[in-house]
Amino acid sequence: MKWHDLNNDTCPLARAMGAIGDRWTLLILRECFLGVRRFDGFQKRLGVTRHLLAERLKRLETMRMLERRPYQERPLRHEYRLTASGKSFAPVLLAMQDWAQQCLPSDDPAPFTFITRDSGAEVCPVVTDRHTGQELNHRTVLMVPATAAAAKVIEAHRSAPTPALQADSSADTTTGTG
Amino acid sequence: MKWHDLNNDTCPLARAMGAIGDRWTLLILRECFLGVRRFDGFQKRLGVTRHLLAERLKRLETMRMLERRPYQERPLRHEYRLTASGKSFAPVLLAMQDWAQQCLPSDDPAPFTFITRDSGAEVCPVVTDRHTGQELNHRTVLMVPATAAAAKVIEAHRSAPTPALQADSSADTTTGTG
DNA sequence: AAATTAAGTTCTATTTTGGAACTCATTATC
DNA sequence: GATAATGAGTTCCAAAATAGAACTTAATTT
Repeated sequence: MKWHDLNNDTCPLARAMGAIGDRWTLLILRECFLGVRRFDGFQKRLGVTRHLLAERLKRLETMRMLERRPYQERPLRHEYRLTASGKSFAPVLLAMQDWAQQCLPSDDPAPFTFITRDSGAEVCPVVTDRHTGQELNHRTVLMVPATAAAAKVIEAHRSAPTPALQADSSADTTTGTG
Repeated sequence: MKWHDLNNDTCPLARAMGAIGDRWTLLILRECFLGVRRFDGFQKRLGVTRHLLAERLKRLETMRMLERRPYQERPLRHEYRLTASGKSFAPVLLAMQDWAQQCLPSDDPAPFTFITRDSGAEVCPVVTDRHTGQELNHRTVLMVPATAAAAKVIEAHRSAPTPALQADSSADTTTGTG
């Protein structure tokens, strides 16, 4: 399998890794959230080679996470700004920072934090269910093949045992729309 | 900068990319959450080369996200299981899957979903603040250098304007006003 | 005895990345 | 008016990582 192929994978997580599955892309996004917009700003702060930076910025633009827009003419210069897609990556950064601080600890304090825009208080991120408010983690949530999920829903509707769940979970791609 | 150096970066997000900033590691974790435990299980489902898979599993073990434990003797065979650290990565997967489904859409439906263990209902993940319940996203949250965050806290305590915030933000990181 | 299963390891070829120097248009400095 | 300096890249080569396939080892099944 090749790098590029991930972008067309049916699994959203695989596509996410097609987008940010390298050493630099997520760090470029981090800098965007910190307010950096220009090529040399990214380059100096990250220490990434200009070569790769140019390539990664181009990719982020292709993926519509960043947009390149002129900030001056004569000579023409562009800056990079987060698009709506780019901005909506913020919750992933929050979850990831929280996880890394707990599970990949460091002697040094984090150089950045997230604060609320209204109160300025440091946030304490937790993933919850939008509808029930329940905290979502490994204890409360199960990851299942889509077919099994559909079967679960059917089961819940009928409130009677269906053989669908135990049926055949041996094959690797049983994509059936329930 | 080298691959390995990220693991000791002071930034948690950089360390996170040291952990999962490649094409395969996160997909291996995905398979773990789906119940896969054995070398050949990962290999067949992901299509990753055995060489890389062995290397990545070793790394995940070193990072204490997976643990290798014997499941039979004669011949001795091991399986890989999520540790507490590995399990606590679940919220990141939830946030990432949600983001990718919205921002990297596909013609095909996702092959996996997350359901609650109690009701079996599909979850709708949203990152919130543990204390206030407020939804955390680009509109409600600001990413700031740790010093600026400290200044904000001091400011909030005194409820009087301090020069600390405007002090040395002359670089290209113009931490926005309000 | 030969094939199969399971979990790797070893080898070479290809792709990606790192590091440095170079370009090009304009503006600032001597 | 020549000489930096700035900003955003591009080009080139060396080093590292990844892909693909074959090989190993120990036991089990046919």
